[in-house]
Amino acid sequence: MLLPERTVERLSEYRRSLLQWLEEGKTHIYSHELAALHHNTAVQVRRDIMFIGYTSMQRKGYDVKELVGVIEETLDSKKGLNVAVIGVGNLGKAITTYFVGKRSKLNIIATFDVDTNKIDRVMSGVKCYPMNRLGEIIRSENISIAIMTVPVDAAREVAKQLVEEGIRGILNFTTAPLRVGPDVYLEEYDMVTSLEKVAYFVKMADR
Amino acid sequence: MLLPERTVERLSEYRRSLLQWLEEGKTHIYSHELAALHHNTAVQVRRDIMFIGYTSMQRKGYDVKELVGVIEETLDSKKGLNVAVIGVGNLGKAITTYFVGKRSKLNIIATFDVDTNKIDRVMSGVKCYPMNRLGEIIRSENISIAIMTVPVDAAREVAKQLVEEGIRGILNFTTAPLRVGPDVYLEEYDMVTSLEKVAYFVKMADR
DNA sequence: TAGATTGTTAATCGATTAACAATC
DNA sequence: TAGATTGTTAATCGATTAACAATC
Repeated sequence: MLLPERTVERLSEYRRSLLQWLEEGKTHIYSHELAALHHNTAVQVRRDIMFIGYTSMQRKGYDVKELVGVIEETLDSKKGLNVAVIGVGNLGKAITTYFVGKRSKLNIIATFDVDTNKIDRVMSGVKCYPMNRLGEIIRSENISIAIMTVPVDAAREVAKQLVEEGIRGILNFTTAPLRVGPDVYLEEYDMVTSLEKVAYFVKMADR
Repeated sequence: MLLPERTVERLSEYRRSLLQWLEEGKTHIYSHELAALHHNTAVQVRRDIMFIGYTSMQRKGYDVKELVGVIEETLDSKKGLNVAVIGVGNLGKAITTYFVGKRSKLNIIATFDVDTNKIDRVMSGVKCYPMNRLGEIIRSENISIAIMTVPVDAAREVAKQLVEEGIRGILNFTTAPLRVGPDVYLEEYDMVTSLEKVAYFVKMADR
């Protein structure tokens, strides 16, 4: 009943390409066309689409609007989900300004920081709250997802608080590996590791 | 001869934990201890270490200093690699300031932008160059890796230029899927997809 | 019809985990 | 020695790709 992780990722990517495709005035798309827009094969695309149970009526490719609709039903929550950014440093700012304005079912509606200079400031229309109001605001604003962009030393403690306050999903940009309970979904992204990985394969390509 | 991708990633993460471990004055570490610091099992750790051909002398766990040494030999290039950040928006700034100062074999030594206001500015000790000097600087500064933080519409064109100018690896933070030749290593990270993935699994956990 | 395309099962590939002999 | 730990092969799991019948 749960889609494979990689399929979820690709569906999110397909959606963007499909919306683009629509804007260009095209109504249908073949699996090999969608595949060509990504690092992907036509079979992979068809299999992903099979997973969400959409079938094209004709052999004229997929109806883009319908397909986008099914992807939305699959990925999005009816009412959308509210998101908070914890830690308003450079990265936190970048992410907040990046997401705000994107029409989406995911709304960044609060940021948090310990720095008293930042508190109560409004950035891209999003207000910054002090960390000690975390639980209160999570509940009053019905926030279910947190993006963590705090300094690495604070990461564990912040994650602990988030879990205690009932957050449901965490996207962790710090390099601290976190441990959360089974009812919190955790996704980690480690910039340093990504770059070191690129460096390794560049180095190895030299022989 | 080439390590599995996931092993490379974990080695990068292990290294950080191990350096931390050293700072705490501990000289040895058991596979299950290292595993506990990550989302990991002792078997996985031992297998990863097997790949890089390190074996502990005693059954007193791994000698941390030696292990770090072997990981460094494996991941790092002797002389280090030079890195450029393309696009000095919020995210580009965040990444640049984040990496500069970290003692590492990966040196960010230039940024590039089209905005004439940014050109020649020095940020965290790194100078910003205009895009039309890309090839020149890549060659003169011997830059082999590029981090792309440009607006999505510019992504394809910038990637094309980078490849033409001989860049060897690209870390792409834009949401545009890129296509590069077989001799350029490409790693993509898509923030939007990551967040949508978290949202999907949070939503699905609700039933 | 012939050719292009889809939907789906079976085979393959890559990575993780289980099992276990060897070592201290 | 008994118990803890390692190194490594074999089994399993998850995801991708190949194969192909069905459809227009």
